Amino acid sequence: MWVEAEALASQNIFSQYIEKPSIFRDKKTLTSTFIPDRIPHREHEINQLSVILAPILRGYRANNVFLYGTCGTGKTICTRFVVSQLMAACEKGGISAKSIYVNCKMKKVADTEYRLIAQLVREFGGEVPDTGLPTDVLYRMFFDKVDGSSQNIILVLDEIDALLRKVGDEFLYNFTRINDDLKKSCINVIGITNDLSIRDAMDMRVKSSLSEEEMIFKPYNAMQLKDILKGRANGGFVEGAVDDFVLNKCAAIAAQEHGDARRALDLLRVAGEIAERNGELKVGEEHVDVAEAKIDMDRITETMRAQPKHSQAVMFSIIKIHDSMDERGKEKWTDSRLLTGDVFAAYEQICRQNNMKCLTQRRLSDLIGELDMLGIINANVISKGRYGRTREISIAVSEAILGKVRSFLAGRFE
DNA sequence: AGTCCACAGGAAGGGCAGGCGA
DNA sequence: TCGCCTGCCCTTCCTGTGGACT
Repeated sequence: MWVEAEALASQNIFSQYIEKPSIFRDKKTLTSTFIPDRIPHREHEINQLSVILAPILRGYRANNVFLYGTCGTGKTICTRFVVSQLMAACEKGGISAKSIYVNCKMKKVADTEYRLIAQLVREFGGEVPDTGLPTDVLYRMFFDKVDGSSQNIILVLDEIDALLRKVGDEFLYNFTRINDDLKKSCINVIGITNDLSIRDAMDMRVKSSLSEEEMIFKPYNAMQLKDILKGRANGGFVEGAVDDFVLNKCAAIAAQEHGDARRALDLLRVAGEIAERNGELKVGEEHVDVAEAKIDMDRITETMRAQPKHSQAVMFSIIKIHDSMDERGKEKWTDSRLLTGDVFAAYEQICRQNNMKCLTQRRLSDLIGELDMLGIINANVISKGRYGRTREISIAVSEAILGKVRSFLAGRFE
């Protein structure tokens, strides 16, 4: 016993990890935030965007541009690539320019008008409290900072649809008007969105001045995805660690899900991590299968953990009804379907058992909508004729994932 | 054709916490 | 300290909805 302990003590617990050969060469290459030297199958879009932004190199303002396309179609990476090239060219040519990238979906950072402007002021070194200032004061601070910098500003607003849905398009109108008053600087806005329909929701004034140029990014097909993965795998894995059939599988899965390159990369990277943990020197198809399940499970369980208590209670009510429907052959409930009224009744019971103040049915309705948006449940509005209009709710995740969520929530509410 | 149900979902506003300037 | 500003979470009130029922 002592001998073993001594042996262990003489050896660092991580030495095994350090000594073991890794199948990764440079794992960063396999992340969606990495910007490679070449972006395959987006040459046309890159060219188009650089033509739009080129006037900046002559000190002029470029047209504002809106980029549309579903998740993982290369909008962000192409923008980052073009902007970084533009910045390098500006530096070389002695042109004063600054790029700012903001993800409008980032919680507590830029998900409201106030936070977005505050974040922009901070980009210029200004100090702004998290709350408390009137918005017009904030706009004035931003204006002064921008004009004082005497620069051509390239403002990239990623996932702008999230903010538009939340606060409306008034803030975009302010951005478009700000250029009229700036004397020494100008702002070029690049808006990126996953949602094409957001265009219709925008005010005409905003639409005409902000969408001076529009670009649509089409989803990748399986062959293109495989090409992208191949390029990344060459840099990310050691030679011989990934075979073509593994790339094919990752590409095929991602192609089925709207040609999402981000998803393909995640699958490949996580499959590599699983293979390495198993002490293997090659990624196999079975690792991709495990990776697929793991990515889904991690996403759902992490999302559920991050939800407020009442949202968790609503989810637990849904799971409880779902379970009892299975047990009792769907007899107990008013209908064979899981409806809002049933969820509210179960939720009230859980609140009572846990000494929680019950939220109203109106609020519960919103929470159900949020869980639907997160992809954890499906909630469709249906009409049951004279028995009213309600939501039909079903669980949208696999039994394995549901098991994890169930045990986490049971620990909180039972 | 009109009635009715059980909600959906929009609008308005309350209450709270946190921050600022006078 | 006080009034005013913000975001956030929530309630209350209200209108709208669509199909079964009468």
